[in-house]
Amino acid sequence: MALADPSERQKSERRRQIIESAKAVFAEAGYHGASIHAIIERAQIARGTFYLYFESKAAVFDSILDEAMRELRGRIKRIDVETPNAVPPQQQLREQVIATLDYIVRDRALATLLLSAGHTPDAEAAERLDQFFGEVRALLERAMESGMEIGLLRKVDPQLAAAAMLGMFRGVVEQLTSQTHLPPIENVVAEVLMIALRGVLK
Amino acid sequence: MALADPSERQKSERRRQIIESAKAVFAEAGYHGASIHAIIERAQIARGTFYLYFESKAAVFDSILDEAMRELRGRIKRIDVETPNAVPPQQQLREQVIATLDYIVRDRALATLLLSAGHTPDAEAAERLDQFFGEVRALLERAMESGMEIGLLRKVDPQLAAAAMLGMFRGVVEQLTSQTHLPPIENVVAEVLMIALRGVLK
Amino acid sequence: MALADPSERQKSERRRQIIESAKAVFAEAGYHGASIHAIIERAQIARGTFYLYFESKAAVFDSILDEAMRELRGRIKRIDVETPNAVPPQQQLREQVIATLDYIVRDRALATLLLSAGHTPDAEAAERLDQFFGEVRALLERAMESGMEIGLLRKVDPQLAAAAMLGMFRGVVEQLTSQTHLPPIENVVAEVLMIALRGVLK
Amino acid sequence: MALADPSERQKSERRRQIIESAKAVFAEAGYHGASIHAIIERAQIARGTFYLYFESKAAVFDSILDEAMRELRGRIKRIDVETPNAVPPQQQLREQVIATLDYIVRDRALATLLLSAGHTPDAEAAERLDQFFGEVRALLERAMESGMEIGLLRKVDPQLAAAAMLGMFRGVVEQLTSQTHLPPIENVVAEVLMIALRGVLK
DNA sequence: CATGAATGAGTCTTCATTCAT
DNA sequence: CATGAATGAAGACTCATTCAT
Repeated sequence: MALADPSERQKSERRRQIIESAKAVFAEAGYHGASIHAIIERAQIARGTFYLYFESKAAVFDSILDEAMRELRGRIKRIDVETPNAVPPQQQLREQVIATLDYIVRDRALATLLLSAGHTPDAEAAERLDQFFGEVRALLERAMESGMEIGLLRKVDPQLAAAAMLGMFRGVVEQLTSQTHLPPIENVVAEVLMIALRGVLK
Repeated sequence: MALADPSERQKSERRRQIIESAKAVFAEAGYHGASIHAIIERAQIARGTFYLYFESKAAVFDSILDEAMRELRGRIKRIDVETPNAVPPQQQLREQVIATLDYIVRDRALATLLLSAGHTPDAEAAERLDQFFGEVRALLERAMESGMEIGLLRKVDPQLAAAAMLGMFRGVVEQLTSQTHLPPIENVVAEVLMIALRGVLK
Repeated sequence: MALADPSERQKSERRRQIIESAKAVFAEAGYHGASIHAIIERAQIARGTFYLYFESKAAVFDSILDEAMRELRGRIKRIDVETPNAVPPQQQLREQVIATLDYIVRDRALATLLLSAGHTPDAEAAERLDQFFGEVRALLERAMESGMEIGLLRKVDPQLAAAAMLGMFRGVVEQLTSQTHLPPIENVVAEVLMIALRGVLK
Repeated sequence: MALADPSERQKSERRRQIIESAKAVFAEAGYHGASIHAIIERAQIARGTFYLYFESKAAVFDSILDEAMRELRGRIKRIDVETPNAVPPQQQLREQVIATLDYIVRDRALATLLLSAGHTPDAEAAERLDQFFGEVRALLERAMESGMEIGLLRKVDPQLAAAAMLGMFRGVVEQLTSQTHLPPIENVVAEVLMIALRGVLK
């Protein structure tokens, strides 16, 4: 395996080191405000070295987003409502939401990045992020539709509902990110799902 | 009256013209991506003219935000649940939400701006916007609390619920903004309020 | 006479008013630092009006210098050492120096201007000023030469001595300009001439 | 030693190269008239390179002045009139003046700069230069006073005399700077000191 | 004559990227 | 592989000057 080769491992470590520094700087200062200077200073490397590992500033940014999206995709799946004897849909949902939020909220810099990345002048990155959120929304939409089909959900405009759900979670992540002390994710998720599923009315 | 004076009216029109161009450019490219060049090109004016009406790039941005916030503040109020014979709370809520969303969604550029502006490195502007959204969130929070007190709402974490509600509306606005053809706002609001109040579960 | 015509007189008064404002602004801020804005604000006129009376910023500056140079030229003459029974040379010299310094020092703004004008990016003005000081130096030089011829002065390099004398007076003007309270010019001149003629040694 | 390191030496050379170019441009055009463009063009470097060595236009200007003032301060000292068997005061004076004028006149650009710099609107620089000339004037003043005390000089207003002396030297430097062919400094100094000490009268 | 809105050339400065060592 | 000096395109802002009213 490539990574067994020590030089390869080193190379990979340098990359990580740069990515982590960049993530922190992007989170602190935003895409534009983040200067290569700040990133290499934090990573303790020379200017040229940075360009040895990444083509450009946009490229690191992309790498960060791509990695996050890869991780998130792995945590979000279609909910199986057909297989009998499967885990009940609500629990599947709960587990997925917990896993997802946990990943995001654990890495505050990443959370900040994801929330702000849509508004970068790095057109490509913005587009890929849009695409990602589009995917999630589509997934939610299909979930709504099948939920309605099997009579679990009431009749709603699936597109609108999906957008509302996604927005809700983003709002919650934003709220959590701004807090110094995080409550247990499980509780948060329970509460949010309750609101999503049953609303706030008594 | 000042605006009756033709030169005053003209001056005011120029200002509008610049604001509209700037709004569009900011929406397209974000605060940093927006260049004075792009703004004046769109407004069909000379570089110097821009600075005749606004002190700086930040100043136009501020003007746009301030105007929007002024308009929105005028549409969002505490919901009166005490005065007997008053408009029923749910209708008050519905009317406010319609007025608010209508204002935002009608001006696509403004919507984009409001959705993204939280992440500008123009510290002052970001702060003012944060403050605005903070106000809205606080209003929602107090609405939750009084709703719980009078037994209208079930027991929720008001902070979290307020964040979720705000996020929901932002998500919906984003969704609406991305569509070419807008459905009637009344219908959208009815649906979204239904989801917020009763959830998606049957 | 032209100036008897009332409109001509008015025109001339406006010109004066602008010149005086400009003089003050130039003295305060230097040629570059002086903005048309500052000048017209002080003169209480509109932007366009300024250009009705002067072609450009450089033009007012030139006018100010030219006027000063005209005045100064009228006060500086060759010293007559030939006509018998004339006013003794030393007294002629003393009277001229008093008249000259008096004119300069009385108008502090003008003094500041004259001292700094050599270093303006207004090439023409700088050149004319150079020319003026050149004239004065030449006059002093010839005075030295004839003084040496008639055995009044000891043998010196006339060019160098003229430069030294001129510098001395500039230094003195600078010193006087920086003081809040001016001593009587007559005393200053007596002292300076003493130094110039007899040196500082006992 | 740091400068033994080749890259350090190169860096230092670049700095010199920029300083020299800047000095020439400042001398030609004055502080304001000097554009970064002109400086880098003369130094044959790119825009960014300039800012690699100096923070700003003001910073180069300061560096030039500071260096000159450091050099000049090293050449100007109090004249010792007390120690018996010391170098006679007049010779001390002569040596200092020679060293000083020699340094200034040798570098025509610097001379122009020093003569004009008092009138820059770069407030800080102007102030520092004023301070420097103030120091020199104060030194001359004290020299006058002690000269009077020990009965070497006749009674003069020390402030005025110091201003006159300083002006004289400035005038002489100006004169020398404008000449294509410089006479030996020693002769010039002998002549000027003669004028300063004994005046021009026979 | 007077006005002041409009102009646009020109300034300083920043910063992502390259490349010789 | 690593370095950091050098690059220059691009950006925000100023201000003398013009010209239609």
